[in-house]
Amino acid sequence: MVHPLGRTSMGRQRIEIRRIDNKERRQVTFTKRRGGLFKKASELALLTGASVAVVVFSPAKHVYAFGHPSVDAVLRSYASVPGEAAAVAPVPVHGGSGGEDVDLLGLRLAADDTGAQVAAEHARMRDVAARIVQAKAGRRFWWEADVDALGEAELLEFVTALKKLRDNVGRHANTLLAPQPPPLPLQQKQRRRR
Amino acid sequence: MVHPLGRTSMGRQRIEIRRIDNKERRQVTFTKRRGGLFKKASELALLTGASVAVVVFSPAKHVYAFGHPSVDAVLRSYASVPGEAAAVAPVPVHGGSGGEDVDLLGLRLAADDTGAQVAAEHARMRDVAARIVQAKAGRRFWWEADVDALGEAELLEFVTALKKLRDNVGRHANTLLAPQPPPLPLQQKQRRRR
DNA sequence: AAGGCTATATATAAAGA
DNA sequence: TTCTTTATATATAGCCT
Repeated sequence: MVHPLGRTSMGRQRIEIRRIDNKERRQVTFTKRRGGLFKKASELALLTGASVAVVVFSPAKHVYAFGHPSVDAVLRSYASVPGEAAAVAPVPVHGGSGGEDVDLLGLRLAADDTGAQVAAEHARMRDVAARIVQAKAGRRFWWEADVDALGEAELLEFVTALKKLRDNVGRHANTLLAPQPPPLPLQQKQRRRR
Repeated sequence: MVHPLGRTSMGRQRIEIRRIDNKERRQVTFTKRRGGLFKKASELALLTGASVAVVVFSPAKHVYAFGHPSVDAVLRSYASVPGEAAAVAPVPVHGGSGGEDVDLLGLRLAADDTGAQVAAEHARMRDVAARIVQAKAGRRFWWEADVDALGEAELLEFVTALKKLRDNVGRHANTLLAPQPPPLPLQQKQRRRR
């Protein structure tokens, strides 16, 4: 309804882009802006045909994600990008010594899209052994290999590599997310229109 | 300068949210909106303390990413989220039979953050063997295990699991990104202010 | 914690430099 | 192509319900 006199609202106010102190208002802003972000992501994909993936952890550590054509498809592609793959895998150690207590080793399926030029790619990865060696020496994509083609020996090498990886991960308590398996809200948003 | 008479611009026009046909316009829109999307993501993170990761592949398949505190940190967390991890790993096959030709097996380092309640977590994953079995039977996180603790036997089991994974991936030529190692533009955007 | 509402801050489609 | 300039479409902060 209409208000006979005077402004009925102060309208949108300008705010500083820095942490909102008030907890509830921070939550409200989170919800509103998360929606807006997903909408923008969706529009970008639709308008330009771009692939987009957005992953958000709320202040309460709940997960929200949007992706076109899908979050996983985009992240898989991302993982297969040279520079990025390297960035994700080797995780530099800043602590030091080694792994005394048991830590998880998280592995994640990444690339291998059966695209048109996969055939061409095949050539350069024909020799798995060479690949592993090359990989151990260098940095990226060493973990790519045709497991079937590996013999017991290479297989061991492979596992060794995995262990090494585990060690490298070691301790970097900088991350934000604390593992919370049981009560997981999780909500995959996959589409939005107007 | 000013235009003596009449509108000097038609101003922003309303557009339908569907693929822009004109190639150059599409490119311009992509650039503008990508910037906007990253800015929004940045503000969301700053205002609410949320963790955000945005990965975008341009129509030309160039990669652009934004993340707070970092793309990798967020994606690692994402990978460790039960529901999501499962979604990424098992990739349902729609084709059918098996894997006759060689495909890559992409593995990706994922979780294990040394958070505060890791200790509590430790309990439930004390017995690695049990974990593997349990995993093989069920669906998610079967690939999590302390490699060091595995004996030859379990080790083989582990690899078998990996092969299975490879098979599951099999054929799903739906992805968008065609592998293009050499000429990769890549640009990590990590910050934005105004 | 979710939805409206209003008034305003922002994002951007077009066109020009 | 990439950066301005307009003029207008959208996103949202503060308030209410």
